[in-house]
Amino acid sequence: MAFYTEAGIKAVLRDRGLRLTPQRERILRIFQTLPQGQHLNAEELYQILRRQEDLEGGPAGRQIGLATVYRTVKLMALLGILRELELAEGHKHYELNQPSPQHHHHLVCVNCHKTIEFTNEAVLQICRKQAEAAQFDMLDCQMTIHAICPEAVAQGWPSVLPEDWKCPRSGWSRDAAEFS
Amino acid sequence: MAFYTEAGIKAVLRDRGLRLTPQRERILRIFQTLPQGQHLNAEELYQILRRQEDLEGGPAGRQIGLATVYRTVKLMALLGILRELELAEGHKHYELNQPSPQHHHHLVCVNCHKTIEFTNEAVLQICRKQAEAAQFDMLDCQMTIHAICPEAVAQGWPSVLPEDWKCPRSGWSRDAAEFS
DNA sequence: TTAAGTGCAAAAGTTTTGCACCAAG
DNA sequence: CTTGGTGCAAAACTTTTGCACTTAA
Repeated sequence: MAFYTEAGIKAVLRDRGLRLTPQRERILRIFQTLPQGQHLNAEELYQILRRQEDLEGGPAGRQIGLATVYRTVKLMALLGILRELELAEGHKHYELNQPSPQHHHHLVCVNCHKTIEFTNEAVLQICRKQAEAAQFDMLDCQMTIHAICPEAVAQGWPSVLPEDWKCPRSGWSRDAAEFS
Repeated sequence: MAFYTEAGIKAVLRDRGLRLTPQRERILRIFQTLPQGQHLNAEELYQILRRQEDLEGGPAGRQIGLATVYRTVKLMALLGILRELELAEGHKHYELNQPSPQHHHHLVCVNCHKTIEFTNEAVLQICRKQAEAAQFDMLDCQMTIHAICPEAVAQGWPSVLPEDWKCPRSGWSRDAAEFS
């Protein structure tokens, strides 16, 4: 798997003839200081960057565009620096692609989107072996379990889930947006 | 995991007070006869349905709307009848959620999207255990490996991938659309 | 009979792109 | 200098929704 140190990232970019711009550095730093287990979508990331700008120097030229945010996370994911997560909310989430002790997987409720993380060494081994067998260069491997949380089951899912019933855990994962 | 037989599907729908309409039956049948290893997105599924209509009876009322296609696959995925796959093409793909010998995972090139399937019993066991530990009711579990195919590596990825270079495997997964 | 489902078209989102300007290496 | 990157706004897509009409059970 492609895990990068601070210096490693610069090297990869340089080798490809890509540049380490202030925008890319700022975005990387945000992911590096993001609490374990949190992930951001492009819009959330954009908002965090804007808030930083407001604090730092007022509306003085240090702005970043939403398009740049999209371009950057996509690039980083392609290089294996970020992981692109699909947790079924209609948009992609990103997080740093970390090595073994931090590397994790997701169990997600398809109803309220509550997400539980878990680690498993065996999974990483299996992935490595599969990629190797196909002679692919592995960037990331994710195990995603789609499930129904106990709260919804208690409500009688799948037969009797009141259409207006709101899982008490709803909005759980969106709290990640509170980060700044 | 929620695996359904033909009769099981009807039962689940009935228990929820949902109906088995001709549209839903047609869509289910398409997935049931889809060659192993193929998956469809909403638009592809819609086109297949349209083609069937053209063959069968001309433009005589047996049309299906794109919105219905979206509504149906989403419902089926929520019930665990279909699996929702995110293979990084900007839209979701669907396939039948099958039990053990057919249940599989994906190794996908983030560059050309070539997808290789593989099975692994251990993975299913690990998923089951995780879901159980959290008291979640598992619908599906997928392992997805993001990687770079040998063809791209041979071209010098990541340092020197000509921007206009087209992986010979490009379009590979889109061939699934040829199904009818 | 009646609540769920459908088709159509409009709307809502998310993500991408064209282009002129800027700046990292 | 040269070429990659950026911001902005427009465009492109995928997916969802409102609504009147059907229809499965």
